[in-house]
Amino acid sequence: MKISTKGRYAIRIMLDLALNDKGDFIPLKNISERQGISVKYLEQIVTLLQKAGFVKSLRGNNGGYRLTKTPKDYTIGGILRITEGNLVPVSCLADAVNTCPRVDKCLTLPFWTGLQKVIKDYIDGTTLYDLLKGPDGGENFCI
Amino acid sequence: MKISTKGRYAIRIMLDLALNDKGDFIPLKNISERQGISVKYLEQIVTLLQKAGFVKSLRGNNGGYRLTKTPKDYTIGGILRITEGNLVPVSCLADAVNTCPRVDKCLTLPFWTGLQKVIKDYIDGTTLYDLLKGPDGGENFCI
DNA sequence: CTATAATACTACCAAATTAGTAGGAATAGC
DNA sequence: GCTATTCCTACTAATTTGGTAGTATTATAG
Repeated sequence: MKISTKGRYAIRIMLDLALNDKGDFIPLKNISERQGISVKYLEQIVTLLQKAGFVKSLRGNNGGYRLTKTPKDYTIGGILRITEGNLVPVSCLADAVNTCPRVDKCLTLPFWTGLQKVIKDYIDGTTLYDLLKGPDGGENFCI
Repeated sequence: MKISTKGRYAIRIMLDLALNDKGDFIPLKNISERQGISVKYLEQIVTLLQKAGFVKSLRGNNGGYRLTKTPKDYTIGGILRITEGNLVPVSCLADAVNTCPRVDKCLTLPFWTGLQKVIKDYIDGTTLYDLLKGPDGGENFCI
């Protein structure tokens, strides 16, 4: 019942790209130094973000990565699902429900469905911008 | 971000013990047949429940397991924590927070704290009795 | 046009976790 | 003493996690 490092790092990459956005592309080397994550591992994660259209890349000298949208347009749930897959607490909620023969009389399914909902509501109700602001409302933050 | 089989089975064991409670001890063999889980694996899980004082056991012939409290007195969160450990989404919430040097300026920590809270509120706000009743209010259930 | 700095792609790997199985010892009731 | 049960200690195969490594490709600067 844990979020993996990939998920946590994906959020930090997105935050880093937002905080250091000066209009040009940001190389992984810089993110690596700031975040203390190896370039090679960042590569793996940012590739997923790119395939999802969350960031765009430029190869070669002065290349790097950049957000494709404004921070308010990314939900944390959206970011996490890229690395974590469907964020359901039990797998019978993931695939079509027909896989489990107990469905009709399953006493636990409603509980899991409810758990999934509170998680989904929370993570999809928080945007990258909310995180950037910080808990204090972000009086010394500017984007 | 999944609940393991141990956690799910722990809930089903507790439900089974509640549903089939006739005052005497229920052997794992019966639970195994009803739930389709091997006796050996049930053993492993029910031992944890017993060490937590959630069930009591009797060895030997006519032995088995029994709940120690009424279903309303078990929260699902309490049951899950026995097999899953602390149910926190990221480990920095588990140990004393001092382990992470980024705490002060960590932009993601408030998000994780909030996620932990919605999960905790939900799982600790649901009891075994709520599951027994079922989603329809349990008109044909009697305990 | 060449050197350099970056992404892109493919492969590999060690450690931890998950989901069990196996065998035998202890014990309670008949 | 027989039987049905819990109790205890190992063991293990498969999967997931958390990375590392090497090479190819590409864009820019000079």
